[in-house]
Parts: sequence; structure tokens; C-alpha cells
Amino acid sequence: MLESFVFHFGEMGSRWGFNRTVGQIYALLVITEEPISANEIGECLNISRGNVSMGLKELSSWQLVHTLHKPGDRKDYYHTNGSIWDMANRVFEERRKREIDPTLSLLRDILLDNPGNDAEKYAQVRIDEIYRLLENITQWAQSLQSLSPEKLDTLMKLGSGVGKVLDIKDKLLQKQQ
Amino acid sequence: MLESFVFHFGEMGSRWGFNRTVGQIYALLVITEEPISANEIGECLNISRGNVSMGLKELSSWQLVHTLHKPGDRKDYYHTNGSIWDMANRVFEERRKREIDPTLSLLRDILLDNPGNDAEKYAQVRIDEIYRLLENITQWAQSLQSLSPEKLDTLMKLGSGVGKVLDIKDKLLQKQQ
DNA sequence: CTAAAGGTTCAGAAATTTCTGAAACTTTAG
DNA sequence: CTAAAGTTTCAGAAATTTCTGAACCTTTAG
Repeated sequence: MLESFVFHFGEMGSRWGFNRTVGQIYALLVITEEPISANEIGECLNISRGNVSMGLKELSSWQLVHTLHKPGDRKDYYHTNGSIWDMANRVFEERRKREIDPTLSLLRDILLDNPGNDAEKYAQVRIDEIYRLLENITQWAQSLQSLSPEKLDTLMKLGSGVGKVLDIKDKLLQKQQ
Repeated sequence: MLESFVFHFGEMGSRWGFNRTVGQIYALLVITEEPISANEIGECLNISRGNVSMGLKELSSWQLVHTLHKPGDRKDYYHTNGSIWDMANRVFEERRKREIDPTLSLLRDILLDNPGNDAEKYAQVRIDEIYRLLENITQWAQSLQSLSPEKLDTLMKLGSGVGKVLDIKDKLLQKQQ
């Protein structure tokens, strides 16, 4: 049963920016309370020692694992740190840095060019749309990250009810004018 | 310049659930105003006719392209439809169906199992966290999709200022009590 | 200082994904 | 009905990604 979780997260991993093994290692660490050694990970998942090492390196670069040392033992022990929400945030943040930011910078460059003909003019209009959308979404996502967890929770629970709250806000502003 | 856009989106494509060619075809269609034929796409991107056909099939399954016919011409012509925002929505919706929903269903199954020991008990607690997070986020995203574009725009522009609006809402509710 | 225990690296092997192009299929003009 | 114009399919080739394991590096107990 739990193996199916680890296996499934391996497949999912590739959607989130890392490969199957990395996904499996991560899933294993998430559901294991005690920190475990690299050897144990390898045995558990049936992968080579080298592959475990590379996987853990990748997860560290995403800041998703912690290393521990037990006194009188020189092995490294690994575990995941933070709540699931922290981890989701970290993946989001990291992907923004690695993917969205370079894309935005490329689009910006393209938009600075003078269009040579109508086709290029049209293309720039479309690219500008994409640029604005991407920028809006990432800025918004970042501002949400700075919200306190409780407020974020309230907001999520509101769901589309947030529309009504916005209406109230508008009315208040009108009265003040 | 525009080639770099097409090329970059090819790379990006793999992050969004489809392969390089599909990403390039899509990028090309987005920045091309006039509908173009499958042959033109192949020439433009230097890919085989068969590959173009498969790519377009994939894009259709994501509902991201439209087929057109010119009178007196039996070729198919392709173009993208809808605003960039529509497209982002469609990709989100489609990925939810293909990835998130199966994941949620797997997690639900695991949570129904009776834990056999402490390790399994711990694993279930963690999996439950993941389950609730995923469900929260997708439900929220869906309720946002049902918001009118203007409201969504207001909300995005508010950014973290949405926190203050929530405070106002709370105060109003207290007065009413 | 030495050797044992553990970690990392990376060249090439294995697995997986993507692409090609020829054959098969579909549609329609004549 | 036939043939030309066009599209789709899919087996195998090519490209890409991932994985292994032996060589190498690092740390520390003695």
C-alpha cells in the first residue's frame, strides 16, 4: 500500500521537475519518521548507491532534505523537514527561479525589439499577453506566500465567495469618496 | 528573435506536460495570425510530416488548437483559439484531470487502509496532509476559475492587500452580530 | 600516519522518449 | 469508380535521459 505511494510519486516526480528516482526517494523520506541512511534508501528502492547519492544531491538543491548525524556513527542520515505546505512552497519558489524567471527575461528581450513587419508586430502583441499573464500570476503567488497561514486559509475557504468580499470593499470605498 | 521564442517554448513544453515538438508547434501557432497548414508547420520547424500530425493530435486533446478549412482547398489549416488566459486555464484543467485527480484517488485509497503498525500510522498522517493540501489547492483554483475575469483581475492587483480586505470583512461581521 | 568506512563522481550501459518516413487510410474532384 | 491530394499510423531508428558500479575522494578512529 505504502509502496504504491512511493511508486506513484516517482511517476509524478517528472511532472514536478525531477526524475522518477528522485521522486521515489522524496516520497520515501516523507512517509518515514526516522531519518534513514543512504544505504537503506538504496535497498528499499532497489537502486544503486550512486543513484541514491545523485538523488539526494538533487533534493538538497531543492532544499527538500536535511542531513543528520548520529553520535558515534559516521553515516549520514536523511529526512524531510518542514510541513507539506513548506515543501510545496519551496518547489514553487525553486521552479519560479529555474523556469519562469528565465522565460520572463527572454520575453522581455523579444518585446524590446522593433518589429520588422506585420507578422512580427502580431507576434509581439501575443508575446506581450503571455508576458503580462506570467508576471501577474507569479507576482500574485508571491504576495500570497507572504500572507499569514491563517489568512491564506480563510481566503482558500472563502473560495469564489471572495467575489462578494470584493463587492463589499468597493461599496466602502465609494462611501468614503 | 521569434525563433528563440518558439525554441524556448519547446523546452518549456516538457515542463507543462508535452514534448519539445508539441511545445514548438504550439508556440508557432500562437504567434502566427493566419491559420497555417500542417506542411507549413513541418517546414518551419524542420520536422517530419508524421511528427506534425502527432503533435497536432496531442494539442487537440488538450483543446488548444482549432482546425479550419479554406473554401476550394482541401488542406486543413490550424490556429490557436481563445486568449492566453483561456489557454492557461485549459492546460490547468487538463493537468488536473490527468494528474491531480488520479493522485487524489490513490491517496484516498491509502487513507482507507487500516495502519498495521506505527510506521504505517505515521505514513498515513503525512499522506493525509498531502491529500488535504492538494484538495484545498485544486478546489480553490477551480473556484477562482468561476470568478469573472474583472474580479479575478481586482483580486490579483490587490496582491497581499487582500489581507486587509479580509480584516474589514471580519469587522463587518462582528458588528452585525 | 594509515586504513577502514562512508560519500561522490562520471563514463558508458540500459531504459525511455521522441522522431522519421513509408504504408495505409480518407476524402473528393472529375 | 478512379486517382490525386491530403492525413494518420506505427515499426523501428535516433536522441535523450537515467542508472550502474568501479574508481576516486574525504573523514576519522586508532
